[in-house]
Amino acid sequence: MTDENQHDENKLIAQRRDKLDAIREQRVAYPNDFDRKDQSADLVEKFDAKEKEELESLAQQVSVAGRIVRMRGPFTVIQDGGGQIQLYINNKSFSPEQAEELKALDLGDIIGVEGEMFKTGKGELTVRAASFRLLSKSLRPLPDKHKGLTDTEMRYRQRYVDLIVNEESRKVFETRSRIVRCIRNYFEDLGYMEVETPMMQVIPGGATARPFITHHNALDQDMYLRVAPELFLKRLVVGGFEKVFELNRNFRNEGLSTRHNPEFTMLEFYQAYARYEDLMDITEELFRKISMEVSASTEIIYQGMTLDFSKPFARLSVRDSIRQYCGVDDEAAFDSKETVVALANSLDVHFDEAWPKGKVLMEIFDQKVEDQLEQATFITEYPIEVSPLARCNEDNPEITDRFELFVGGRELANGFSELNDPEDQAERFQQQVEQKDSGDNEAMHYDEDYVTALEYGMPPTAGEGIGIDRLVMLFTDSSSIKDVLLFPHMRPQHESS
RNA sequence: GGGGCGUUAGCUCAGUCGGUAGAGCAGUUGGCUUUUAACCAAUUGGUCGUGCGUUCGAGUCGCACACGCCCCA
Repeated sequence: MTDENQHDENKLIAQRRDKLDAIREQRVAYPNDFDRKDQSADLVEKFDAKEKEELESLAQQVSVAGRIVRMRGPFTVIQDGGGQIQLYINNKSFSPEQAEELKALDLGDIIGVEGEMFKTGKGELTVRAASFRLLSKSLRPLPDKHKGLTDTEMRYRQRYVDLIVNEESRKVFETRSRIVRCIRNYFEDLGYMEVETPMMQVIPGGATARPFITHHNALDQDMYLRVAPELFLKRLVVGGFEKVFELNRNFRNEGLSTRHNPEFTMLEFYQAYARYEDLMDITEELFRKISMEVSASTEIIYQGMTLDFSKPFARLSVRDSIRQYCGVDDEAAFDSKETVVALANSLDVHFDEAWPKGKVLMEIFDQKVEDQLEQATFITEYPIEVSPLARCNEDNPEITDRFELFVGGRELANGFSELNDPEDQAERFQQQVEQKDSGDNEAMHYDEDYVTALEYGMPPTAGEGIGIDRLVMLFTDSSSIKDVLLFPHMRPQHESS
């Protein structure tokens, strides 16, 4: 690998390596003693508004450091953590040796500069370099200075390069960080406690999804990467932590797409003595807060759609949403499996005849309604067949006290009043095991300890999960999950031979 | 899993009907030195994703594969 790389190395890299060799002969090539005192963003904030003459009279001494991103004759622009600032480095004001070093600087090098603030004839805030030092030689040329790095594959595989040259990309991840902080603050303000529960589990549970399997050598035991933290968080509610949340990674062994990465981030929160309706209120408020944080408005634009979070979100049952969005007038269409199957056929929905009524109903929703739910909409009254952990509705045993939130045609949240009846839970696990035995590798395992926990008594509780990656996609107007993951999963580029 | 599109210099992209590979930026050399996609002159740089095939001749046509993007399931 190393040998091959050295042979493959192109001329541009070889030239820079020669420059580095020359530096090594004279001094420490990667010094660590430059005292950076100022950052570009602070300097712009403090001095950009000042007039040329005023700034000159201040004779403000600064020391800045960063990566060279532009060179225009004696003008060099460096980029640091918060922005960019122009330097004026005139080779005529340095010794011949230093002038040579200056000439050897390349785009991408990281330098430190000390000097005085001033404004150029064109009014650009600039540091007049009294001294400069190369702090870290860049051996690889940067992408085109105007077009940046546009190749999506390289942007994902070499995110560090993307982040150097594409400001929009940096902004997406800064926004992501702000959203996550906003969520943490919100739940802490509501009196929630943040917790961490196992990611490596002996019995994976909490969602119908295929897990990754790994192995613990010392215990000689297979373990699973979690598909959800749900069952552990509810154990904590049993233990007396009445408001808990976890914001962390889940792992699901399924295909990749613009909406799926094998590892993804999920917020789950549980509150004792709450109902699913309470969670809908909490969720609405959270979306407004995030929207204000990100765009200083309750309105955002996602893929051309203007989404407004200011008004109360629409709340519709699965049935009513199908009636409304598919133009179904006949109430009797939902009465029995036969009528629902007929409805699916009439709407040209593909499904499996063996499925129970509720699953066919949800297939109609998935194929015909979901895409159309642009403005934030809570869908309620989910069939029991597709909700193995949700509390059954007291008035209608076919449905559960559950909702999902859709925004921009996509599912963003799933919440429900929790099933806390241990005997009911045991039966539902048993059904999942039967499905697993008959070949469904997404079905849940039987978690005996979880049933035991419920047997100690879990207070009436409501819980919800929100997919953070999709949420960030929404608020950063990103069409692919890979755009909001710093290091999305990619297939290996080359076959190892 | 199926279909479509893409892969050419470090980056961004052209490449006509099959006839020995082009530009801009970056780089190199020199000039200029309060510029703004800085400018002027000269100049280097290619496994055309990989493999097989058709052909006198393939970046270009065909087949297979790899990776990516989009759509569908």
